[in-house]
Amino acid sequence: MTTCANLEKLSVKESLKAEHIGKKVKLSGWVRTRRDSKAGFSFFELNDGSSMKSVQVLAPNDLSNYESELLHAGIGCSIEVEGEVVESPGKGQATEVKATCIKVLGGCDPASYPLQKKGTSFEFLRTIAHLRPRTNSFGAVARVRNQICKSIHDFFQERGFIYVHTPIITGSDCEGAGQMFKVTTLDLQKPPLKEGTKSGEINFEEDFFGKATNLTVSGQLSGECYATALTNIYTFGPTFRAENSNTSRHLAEFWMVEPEMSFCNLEGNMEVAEDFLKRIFRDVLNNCEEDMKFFAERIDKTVLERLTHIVESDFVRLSYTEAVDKLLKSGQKFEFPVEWGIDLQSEHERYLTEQVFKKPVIVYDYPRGIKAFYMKLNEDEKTVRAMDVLVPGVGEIIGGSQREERLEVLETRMKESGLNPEEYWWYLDLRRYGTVPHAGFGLGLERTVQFVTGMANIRDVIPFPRTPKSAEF
RNA sequence: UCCCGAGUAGCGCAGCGGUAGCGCAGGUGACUGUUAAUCACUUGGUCGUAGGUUCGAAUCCCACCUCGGGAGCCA
Repeated sequence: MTTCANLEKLSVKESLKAEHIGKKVKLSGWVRTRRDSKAGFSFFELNDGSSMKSVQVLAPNDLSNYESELLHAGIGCSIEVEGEVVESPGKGQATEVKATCIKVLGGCDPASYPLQKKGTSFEFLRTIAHLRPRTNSFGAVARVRNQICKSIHDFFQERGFIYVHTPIITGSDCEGAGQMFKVTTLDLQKPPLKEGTKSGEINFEEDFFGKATNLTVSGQLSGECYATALTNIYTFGPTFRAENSNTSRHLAEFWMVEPEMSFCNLEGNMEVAEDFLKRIFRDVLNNCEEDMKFFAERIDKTVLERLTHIVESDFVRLSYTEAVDKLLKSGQKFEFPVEWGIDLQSEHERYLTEQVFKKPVIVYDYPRGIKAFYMKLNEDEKTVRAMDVLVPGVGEIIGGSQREERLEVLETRMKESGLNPEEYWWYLDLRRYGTVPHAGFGLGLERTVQFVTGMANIRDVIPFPRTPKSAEF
């Protein structure tokens, strides 16, 4: 059993910096590869996730466990290294660590270990989601995702927004955003039935909460409650959609940021949305240089210029009516013909943002018939104060609106949408007591990570994706 | 959910009616301040599952399952 002395601990990221040359340090991590030299030593590539790059550890053959352990420690093994950071005589790195002691903490059988030195497909890596963070790609995605989350909090915190935790389990049977997952503790084999009903309806009064409950599809309605007291708030947490969507842009469980601002109209909403996205992109460019270089080289060549371009340019703003006009006059043939009143299809959105403007586009003032009940009705009574931010490659990344603050109009709109205003008594109270103009939007975290990294499939930007027929890990 | 496409060794793929192949990974050996190291030899597969056609099916037909691309729904 090898034991090492107690030295200052250094991350792999730090050990790569020339300023540490001459220091005696301790490192730990996982072996990426081992290369042996007959000249009397072996090289270990050691990675601990602190950076894309691994550090080269030089293991001389006079280490006591060299023959017995180190020559058998390859990809996947966890090791602890003590040694000196030295200038590297080899090409490809400024520093390396000359080991005085290497302890193998956990072995790894190379014959059965699924990861290889050579690249494997993302499809295969999805089947080993528990091990894929050990690859360069998923390490980079995790670090960039972390930076984006930090920027989200920084942006709002610096502006005095209050972070509000809205519930994950909700009693609203519809929040205006798609199919929901049911939450119940009832016995699914023989659920209690309502008395006197022939059809055998389930009696949710006997359920845990005494009513039917679901996983939230949006924190917006709860967020509005806090915004109409604390002025500016944001929610940031998981949301759930039980839609049978099988695409590279949809998840059943995903994270969403939803700011809500009182005393704010649609223009203010659009300004915040634009500043917000630019802040995230700027932070990633400044703080994740190494990872972004990797994405530019291996995943999507355009990723750096795309982000830089967006940070430096103004978003295009055009009304839905103008957008339809532009599409009609484009001469472009679409699978779905354009006509005022229809919802814009993916192909239309992408044509606008990718072909016409080549930068983010904010489309606003959509027809009332295709948007949610809570969006403020314009004076023309045909359109609502909704806005979508469209970006090249991903399409819709933000959806938001100024909210309807007039009680009567909101009630009418609810009924139009087939909702029962009585069930939303608490939401309507916000309009009964001290109502104010307010607005907000939702940003899908995973789509943002996709856009920033250029990763083609949304299943590869969340650690453990939940999609139809898939929840293994 | 709909329309395409694909499921052959641990991974990436070829074979497309006549007794299963390549590259990488793994193993052994050689060589080397190496860096996706290189060279030689080598282990490994009831060809997604279940039916059918045929003397004979990885190959043709049917169903199902899973995965991928696109669409719808949306973030």
